[in-house]
Amino acid sequence: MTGPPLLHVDVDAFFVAVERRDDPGLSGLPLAVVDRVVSCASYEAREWGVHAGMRAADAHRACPVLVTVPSRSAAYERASAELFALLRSGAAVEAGSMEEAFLAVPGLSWADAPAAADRLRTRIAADLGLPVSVGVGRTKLLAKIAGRRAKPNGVVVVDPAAEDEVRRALRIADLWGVGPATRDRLADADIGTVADLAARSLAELVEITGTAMGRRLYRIATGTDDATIRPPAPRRSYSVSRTTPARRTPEPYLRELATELAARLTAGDHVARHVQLSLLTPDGEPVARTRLARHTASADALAAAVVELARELGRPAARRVTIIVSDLAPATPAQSTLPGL
DNA sequence: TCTGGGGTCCTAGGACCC
DNA sequence: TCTGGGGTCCTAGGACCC
Repeated sequence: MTGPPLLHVDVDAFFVAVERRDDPGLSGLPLAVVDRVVSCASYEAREWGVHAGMRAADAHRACPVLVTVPSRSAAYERASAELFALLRSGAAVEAGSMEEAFLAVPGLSWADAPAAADRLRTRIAADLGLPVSVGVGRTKLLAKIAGRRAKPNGVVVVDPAAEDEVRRALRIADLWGVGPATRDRLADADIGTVADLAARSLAELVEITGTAMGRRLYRIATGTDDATIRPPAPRRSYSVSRTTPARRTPEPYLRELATELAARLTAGDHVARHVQLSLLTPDGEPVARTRLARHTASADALAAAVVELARELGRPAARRVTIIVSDLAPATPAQSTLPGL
């Protein structure tokens, strides 16, 4: 009972690809898109050790010939919209991120999958000018792992006949959704690969990693992990997060951030009821306080709530400030017009 | 491992209700 | 008032992703 092939499409070095499409003079150069740190490095730059998250100064030190351009989020949003419009024209699509998607192509057979994946790759390059890699597998995990192996600019298929062997050989560190904390717990139990996982019972995995994670790992081990393409989920929150140079949380600064969030809420036609203020103390300790109130997108109301939360926390010095608004509702709810009224 | 910024989801404990 | 059990909601914090 082999399921149909799923495709995983991922743009290679997405921000860099968009910059090069808009300015071909940047092609072939070691290039980095820089926000406050490196947010995307070209493959040429990666060979010098430049990677996402690196401070710009460190990146230049690692690669003296590095070319940097500032981040242009609006351009990436547009490119993402173009990509998804193309993908949705021929498949059921689940977004993984703005540059990455899982696809189920109606009627696609395993025999045809490699050629179809390559045609898709070629078409995205021709129509959108974006280099992508495509992975094919029976589950989302397998398709994603195939896609990673296809980078850059290639196609890799995990054939169902070879699937068990591929899966069992996967290291825990390769698994999507398993980070350092879970990896350490598993390592303590002498579990380093999927084959090791498969030697354990569901109860043991739940004992080691908790209910939800244990169940996920068990499904991966038994090849019964997620193969469903889901419709887009509605947004659940907006957040703004800023490292504070002064290591303080003065009220005007909090009001500024709240105003920024309010503008985004309004642009998204949302109101929020839940406000959370999180601070990272100079020691790196996270502290948070939340408040439930009436739905709002008002900058004044959000600012007042955030300032009040900071007061409750005792206005500690902070290395980093994060404000999250959630519990969203539409700003302009559809009128429930009752017949006859 | 952290660096930065924007997200999602899970867990554990307490409050409260039946 | 306490005993027991179960459910839901809320809060703080953890883990993970790109």
